[in-house]
Amino acid sequence: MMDQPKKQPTMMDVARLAGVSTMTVSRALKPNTSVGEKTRQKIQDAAEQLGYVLNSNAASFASHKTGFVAVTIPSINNANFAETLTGLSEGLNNTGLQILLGYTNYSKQEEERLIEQFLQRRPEAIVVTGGSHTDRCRKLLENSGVPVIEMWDQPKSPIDESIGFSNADAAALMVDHFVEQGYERIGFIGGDASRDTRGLDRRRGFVARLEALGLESHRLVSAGSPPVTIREGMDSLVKMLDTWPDTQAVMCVSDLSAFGAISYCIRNGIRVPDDIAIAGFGAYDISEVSNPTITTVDVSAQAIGLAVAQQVSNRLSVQQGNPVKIAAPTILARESTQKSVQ
Amino acid sequence: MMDQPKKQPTMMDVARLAGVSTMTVSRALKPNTSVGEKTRQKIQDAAEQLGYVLNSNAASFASHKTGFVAVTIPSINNANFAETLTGLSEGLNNTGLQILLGYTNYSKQEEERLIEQFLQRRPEAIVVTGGSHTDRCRKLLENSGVPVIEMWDQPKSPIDESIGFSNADAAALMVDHFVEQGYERIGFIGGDASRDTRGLDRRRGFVARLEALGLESHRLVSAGSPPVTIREGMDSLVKMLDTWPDTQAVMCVSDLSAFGAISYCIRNGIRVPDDIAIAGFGAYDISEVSNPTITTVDVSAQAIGLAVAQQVSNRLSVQQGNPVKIAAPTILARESTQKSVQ
DNA sequence: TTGAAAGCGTTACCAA
DNA sequence: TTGGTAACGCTTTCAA
Repeated sequence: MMDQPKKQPTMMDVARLAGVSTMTVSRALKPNTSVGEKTRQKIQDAAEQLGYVLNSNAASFASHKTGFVAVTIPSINNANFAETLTGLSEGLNNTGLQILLGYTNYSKQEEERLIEQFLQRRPEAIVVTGGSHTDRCRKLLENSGVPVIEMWDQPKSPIDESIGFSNADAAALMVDHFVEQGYERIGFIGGDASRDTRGLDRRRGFVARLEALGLESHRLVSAGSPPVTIREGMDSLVKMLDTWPDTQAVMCVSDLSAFGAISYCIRNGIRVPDDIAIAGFGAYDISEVSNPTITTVDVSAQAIGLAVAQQVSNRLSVQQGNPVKIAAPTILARESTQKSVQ
Repeated sequence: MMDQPKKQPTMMDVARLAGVSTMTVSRALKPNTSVGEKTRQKIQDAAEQLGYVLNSNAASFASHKTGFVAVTIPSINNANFAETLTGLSEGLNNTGLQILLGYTNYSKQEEERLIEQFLQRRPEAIVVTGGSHTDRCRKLLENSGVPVIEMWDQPKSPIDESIGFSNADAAALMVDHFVEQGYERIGFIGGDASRDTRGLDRRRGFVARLEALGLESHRLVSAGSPPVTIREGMDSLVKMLDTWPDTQAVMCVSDLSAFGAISYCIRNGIRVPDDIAIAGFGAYDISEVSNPTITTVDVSAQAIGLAVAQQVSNRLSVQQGNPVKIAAPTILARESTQKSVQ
């Protein structure tokens, strides 16, 4: 399988066999081009016979159109980002655009490295996660000469365009939900590590909202660097209860850590939400099926991907499209925070 | 940001500014090339000054080396495949190889379409999931002229090379585990849909092992097309208990459906494993943290990705490497099937 | 509707 | 260590 004896056929071979010029072959292999019906058939037969496969590398080179969309996300192994990628991928289907995927492992340095690498491939658009980059990376993106979309965030001064939501505002929603449910001594787990920019934003928004409402805002527990795991959720809850045993409600930086926190409670006879209410973020599958089900913030991860795809298509005029909108984050109120419905 | 006034500089611009030929520039920008120290510095300065970015598209074209590795997986939104992809991606880091990712949505037709598309990009290696393809797809892969690796399976006649495990054998392990625990009336959920080739293999191996041991092997419940969800796990268990109420143990085609089945039990007062034992497949995170924890089959998803990356590197001589091995699947015996440890 | 010629930006190859 | 020249396989552009 490894080596093939003779080289692969080129357009010239097809042209020769079909008795036409390479230009005609080039046209015949693309839709919406003016080529005689007979000629086209002749060419397709010749191509088939030779087992010809278009070299889109050469095509890109000649046309200055690579059909690449560079995309960086923090991690593939995270349901939220996987959903966004799924949406992006589906949305780009049938546009002829190909994603160049890189994952940053939540590191801005790594993002910079990836962008630098991707730029060499001459992508026609660049999609990055978040609005926080190294200076050099920002400069590279600004000078790229192609559309740049920052997703999963709403930066104050976007590089070019952003499709996402304010993590701070989204977390503030949960404060309101807690208050509505009658909780007052409220804590937050995670969002401490400098690498976790979105987590940081969430905690910041959470604290700001607590302060705005005149509530205590010091019940903050570190959960370490992203990705924050289920185990870290457990450990953090222990710390929370050790330090502030009278805490009534806790928001975790993600559903995974919330699930961990709840698991700890269940296994140790602490009732959720009767003894303590626990909420998450991200509307992961697990929030819907854990016992109790977990109150969370739905950020429509897949819709973000679809919207980005749509907007990329618009910008590249690959296809027409309506102005792109995504739904604002919403609270999914479930068992883990609502005594009444329990 | 969208349009840049002047064209991007080329190697010729750099060469001119540095007072050398393009060939020297080409060499100076790559490691391990014989270029004078002063010359190299001069060139790097010139490149920096012009903001030159290598056009690796043109480079690919000229050198016939694209640096692409085409990869198809059924779904990104599946922890197992995401892990494999993570391993693959990490393993390919620093090789200069770039993954072209496509997901088939568990469809062989879609796989064929993707492969056809990828072939145009002239990848240097192709990685596909599973050993079952359309005839045309198989032919395309055979004629690709590059290394082809089928992962997550052990096909009888691989196209080129395979890195994975036998899904049938892996499932058979669970029969043995059940029997060791004293269960005799054993069922299987999922693996029914023709699209789910790996699920099918698992069920087949499961049934074969039951028969080999002289046990009943008719307790099979459909769970629908992949991806099999938590909800489908719940529904399938209901069917299982309706049809064969005396079932003692059930293996689900994946941990997700196992979790669903267990959730149904917990919420309906059926004790796991005291009333019924339930096992999954895949060693998803959830199997470790659900309550009870779920007995599952660990297939080292990430290790598969790493091994594939290693083997791709070997085949392309990007770097030296030891012969590639992955661990055989193993049973992770946990609470959901073991009365004794409960 | 078709064709001819001129690139596209880099690397391979050989020579100096 | 460096440079000159010829590809690489398409598409663009203009002309027929």
